[in-house]
Amino acid sequence: MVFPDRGASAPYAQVKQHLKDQLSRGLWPPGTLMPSEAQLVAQFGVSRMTVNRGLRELQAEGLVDRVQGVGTFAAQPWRATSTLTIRDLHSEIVERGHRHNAKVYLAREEPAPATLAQRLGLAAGTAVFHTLIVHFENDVALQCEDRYVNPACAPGYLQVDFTQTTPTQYLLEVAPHWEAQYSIEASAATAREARLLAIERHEPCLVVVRRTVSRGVPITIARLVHPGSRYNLQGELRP
Amino acid sequence: MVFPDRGASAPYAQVKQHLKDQLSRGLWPPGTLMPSEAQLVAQFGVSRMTVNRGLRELQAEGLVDRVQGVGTFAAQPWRATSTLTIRDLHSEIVERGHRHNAKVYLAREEPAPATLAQRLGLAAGTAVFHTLIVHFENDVALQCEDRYVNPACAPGYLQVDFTQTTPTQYLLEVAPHWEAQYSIEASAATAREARLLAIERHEPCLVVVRRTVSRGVPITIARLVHPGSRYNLQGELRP
DNA sequence: CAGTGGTCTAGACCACTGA
DNA sequence: CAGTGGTCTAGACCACTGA
Repeated sequence: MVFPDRGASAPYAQVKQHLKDQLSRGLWPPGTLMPSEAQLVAQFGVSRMTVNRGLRELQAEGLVDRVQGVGTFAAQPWRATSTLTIRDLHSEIVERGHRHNAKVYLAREEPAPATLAQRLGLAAGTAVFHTLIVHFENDVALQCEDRYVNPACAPGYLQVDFTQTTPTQYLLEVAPHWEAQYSIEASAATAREARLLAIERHEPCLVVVRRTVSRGVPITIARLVHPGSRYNLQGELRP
Repeated sequence: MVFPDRGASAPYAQVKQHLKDQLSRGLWPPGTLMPSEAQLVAQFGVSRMTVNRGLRELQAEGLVDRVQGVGTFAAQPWRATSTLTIRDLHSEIVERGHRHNAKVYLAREEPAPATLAQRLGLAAGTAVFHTLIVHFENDVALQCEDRYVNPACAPGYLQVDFTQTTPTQYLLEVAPHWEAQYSIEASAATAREARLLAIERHEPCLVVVRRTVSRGVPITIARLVHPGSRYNLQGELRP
C-alpha cells in the first residue's frame, strides 16, 4: 500500500520550512537580504502565490521583514513575542485531574471608588458588582479573586452561583468576545488575602490584574492573587 | 484630490473584518456554524482564495475553527492565547529614555552541579560559564541576572565586557535563532540577591527563569530576579 | 452523493523603491 | 526603469464529512 503524500507536506509549508532551516543555520544574519519571491519560484518550481504564502507566514511569526519595492530581510529573532497562556483556573485544575471548588466571601453591589469607576468607564459612585472568591485545588487555596463588574454588561451577575461556575465562564457567556489588558507583578498579599489564602502575611504572591473590555466597553477588573509557592506561569518562545 | 483606496482596505481584510464584527456582536455564539467559503464568495463578490485568506487568518487568531468537509465554526474566544513581550532589559530601559548600567559580580568557569548540567544537556561536573550581573535603571537595581552558559555555544563568553553589552545581546549574536521556555513566579530573593538588589530580605520578587535552546542544543539558563515594587510585566489579549 | 475546506496554478494589475 | 512585494482572479484537483 502506498501512502501518497505521506511525509511530504504542502508546497507552501516546504518553502517555509526550508527558509526557516536556513535562517536557524545562520545563513542570513539578521538584516540580510533574502531571496526574492521570483527567485524562490524558480528554485522550488511552484507558483508565486505558494511562495508568497510561506513568506507571509514567516513574517507573521516575526522571522522576516518584508518591504514592498525592496525585498525580504531576515529579522532579529528576539523581537518575536512569546505567547503566554493565561487560562481559566477551573479548566486548568480539572485538566490536571484535580478537584476545583470555590468559596464566595462577598457578592454585593457597592458604589465604585473614583479610581475604579474611571477604569470601568463609569461615574464615581456608580453602583458596581463586587465579588471576592477563593479558588481551591484539592482543598488548597490557589487564587483569591477580587473582582468588580460593570452592571450594565452583566445584570444577572450577583444571582449566579459561583460555587458551580466561575465569574470568567459566566462573563464569557454574557459578553463572548473581548479584549484584555493585564499586568503581572510580585507583591505581598493584603492582610485579608493572606487570611483567605491561609498563607503567612509576607509570603510573596503572583498578582495578575486584568481589565477586560468588549467592543470598547469595560466589563470587569479582577485582581487575581496567587501564593508564590503554589502557582507559576509557564510559556515558551518559538521562532 | 482623490485618494484612491483611502479608507478601503484589501478585500480579504474586509471579509475578515466583517466576520470579526459579526462575531463580536454575538451573531454566531461559540460553536455555531458560520457561512461557508462559497456563501461568502457569493456575498462579497470576490474569489474563493480571497475569502479563504480572511478565514485562514481568523483561524490563526483563534477566532474560528475550521474542519475540512464540515465547515467553519465560531471558536471559544478565551482560548486565544495572549502575547506577552519579554524584552531585553537594556532596550527597555533605553527606550524609556533612562540610563542603563550593570555591575558584574561574578564571571567565571565552574563545574556544573548535577541538576543544572542535566538541564544544559551536559554531564555532571562539566565546566560551565557562570555570571552574576545586576542591572540598574538610573542607578536603581532592577534585575539580578544569575546565568549559566554552555561553553560549547559561546566560547568567548567570559571575555565579554558586560558593562558595555548584555549577555542576552551577546548570546543572540553567537546563536541567532533560538527557542526559549520560561516560567514566571513570585518568591523571596535569596539573601545574596536581596543584598545585591538593595531590598529587604522578604520583599516579594518577580522571578523569571528562562532556558534557551538553539537547534535542540541548550545554550543558557538564566534566573532573573526583579524587586516586585520596581518591575512588572504587561501584556494584552486581543481576539 | 453534494458540500466542505486545503491547496495550487498561471496569470494579472498595482504601489513602491532605488538606480 | 527594472525589480520588489501586495493582492486578486477563475479555475482546478483533492481529502474529508455526513446524509
